[in-house]
Amino acid sequence: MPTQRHGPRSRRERPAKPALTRPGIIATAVELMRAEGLERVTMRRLAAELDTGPASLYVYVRNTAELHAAVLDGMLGAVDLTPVTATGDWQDRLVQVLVSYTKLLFDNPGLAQSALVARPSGPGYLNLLEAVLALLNEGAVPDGRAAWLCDVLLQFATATAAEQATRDHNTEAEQEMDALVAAIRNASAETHPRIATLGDDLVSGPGSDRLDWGFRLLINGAIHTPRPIEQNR
Amino acid sequence: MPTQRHGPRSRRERPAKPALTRPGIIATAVELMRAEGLERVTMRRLAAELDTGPASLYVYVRNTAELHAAVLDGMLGAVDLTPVTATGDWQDRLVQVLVSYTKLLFDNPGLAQSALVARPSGPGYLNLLEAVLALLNEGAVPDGRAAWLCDVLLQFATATAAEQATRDHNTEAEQEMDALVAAIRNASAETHPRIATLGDDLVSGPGSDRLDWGFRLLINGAIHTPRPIEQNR
DNA sequence: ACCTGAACACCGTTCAAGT
DNA sequence: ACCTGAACACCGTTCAAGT
Repeated sequence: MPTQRHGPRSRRERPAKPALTRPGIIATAVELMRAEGLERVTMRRLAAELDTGPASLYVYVRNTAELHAAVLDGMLGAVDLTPVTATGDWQDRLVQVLVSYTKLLFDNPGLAQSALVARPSGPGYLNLLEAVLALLNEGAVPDGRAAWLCDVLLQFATATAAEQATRDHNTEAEQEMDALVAAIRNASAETHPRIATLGDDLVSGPGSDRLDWGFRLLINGAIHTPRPIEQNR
Repeated sequence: MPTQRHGPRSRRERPAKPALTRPGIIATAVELMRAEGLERVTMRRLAAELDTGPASLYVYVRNTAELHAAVLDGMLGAVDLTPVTATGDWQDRLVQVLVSYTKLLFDNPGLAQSALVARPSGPGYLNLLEAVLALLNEGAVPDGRAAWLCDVLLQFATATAAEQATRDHNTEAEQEMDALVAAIRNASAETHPRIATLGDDLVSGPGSDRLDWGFRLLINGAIHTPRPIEQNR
């Protein structure tokens, strides 16, 4: 067996180029997103990080949307699920879990948006789903409603984060928000009496109050709203 | 008054190149979106349609997100607001308006997604907002809650459309849905007992039933959930 | 003030060809 | 089966220069 020749290192930064694997690719993508934000997690940028060409990634990843969904699932491990087994009011604990999920999305602008398009289906998402369902079960929410409600709860959290996320790190979106505020203030009392009456209240309030109220509204709503054909199973 | 000279047409397709104006640009963008979908409403594509270069558009439009918001606002005129002044249960009529809005977004994949990022603030949006607020007022929902609720209602409609829209015209998203369904079916009863129990119910049901239930849940929820510090005004 | 050409700095995805 | 180079067909946005 001939000894393998050890040439001088051609790459100083990445001395050993690891073989491509799906978990490895996604781990690198998560790193990249933490370092530079989701908007930099592109096929080309990621391929460069892995010392290869973009075409190579298509063996392991269907497309960019699927890649982003996998990245999100990888981050969902950071959601605090301890309230599930803690003591106290089940609604309060459910809100805690949901707030933790929402905060994660808040801190990672862009992730929330991609979550609305391509839902993750990995272990991170399943654990979060199970946690929400466990708390709804503890609260004796009928199974049929619980199944649909958990979807609405996570969707509300995701959509809220998607809206806020883009408004935070993005000057343009801020200006659009200002445009909406201005439009509401300028609304004529004759053509838009309700908007004129409510005024700033329409766009006011600290985000966390609105978020908390929203979660409690959803839970209360489900308790008071039977499904079209209620299956109690 | 000198007669205007009629030179030979230099451009057969677009005999008169109209001056650029913001309303004109947005009208062309709406046309383009109806013809080819929002994903084709790019600065470059739109500029080509207007016989100019992309740079010219930046005098009238801040960026692509703002353009898309303006397109959406232009389409909101098609939402059926007649239930506002009709007779019958106010909740049913509110749901009718919201379903009309949702359907509009359903038919125009991509528009919903952009609505979550850059909210419109034009006449179309204000009219829709006023309609929802008028019905909530008719239902005697306290002002403070109505102000926040209308946001949640429209957000729910928008997010639902954004999810479904991408799933419809997009084969990739379908496969991701399948991945989620498969993941839920394969969930172990030991690690994920609630998911295993509820099973297909988590992803089941005709979309319109879930949508209707969601709207009614939100309305009921608001009726039963005071704001953190309720201002009754 | 408005409009433009040209450039800068990127994208996703496919495919034939190699190993 | 996996990996690659190269290509195809696009993007958004800026800026100096013109009118």
